[in-house]
Amino acid sequence: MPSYWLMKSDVEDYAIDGMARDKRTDWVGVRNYQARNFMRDLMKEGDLAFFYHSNAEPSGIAGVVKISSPAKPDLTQFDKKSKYYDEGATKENPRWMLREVEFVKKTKFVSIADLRDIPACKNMGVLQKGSRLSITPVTEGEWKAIQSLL
DNA sequence: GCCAACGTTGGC
DNA sequence: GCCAACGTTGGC
Repeated sequence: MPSYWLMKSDVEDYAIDGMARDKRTDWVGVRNYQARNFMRDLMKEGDLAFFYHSNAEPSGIAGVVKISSPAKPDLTQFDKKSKYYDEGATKENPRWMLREVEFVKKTKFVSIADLRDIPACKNMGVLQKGSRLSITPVTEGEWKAIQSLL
């Protein structure tokens, strides 16, 4: 049984067109423990995720990606020149883990306002007030309700 | 650009 | 272990 996810990307940093061009990418830069734990412990290879544009006008779902690797260290945590550098992380004991994701498709854009209009989606993490988690689980019911709009 | 909400840090 | 201060996120 696959699980489903929603993964936010700041649209100015990395949008669906970059994902489509790259085909695969390491999901670098997650620096929140709960989001890390989802990637490290709960994601499975083959799981599908919505690619979500945050800080966009408007924000919303722009595509689908597939989890395509086991959990592995996010190498940017060791890179002093990276904005994601973390001086508390060591190669022996990495703090931040990531997954590689594979481009599946660009979808019809589903804005956050559209999502709010879907009754089956009202409990989605991304819709909760003050939600800042960059990776959230999506239920099968939510996934299917959104699929039916694409 | 604003600002509410959040997670993290650090003094105690 | 508390909690105020701070920096960041992210919708608008």
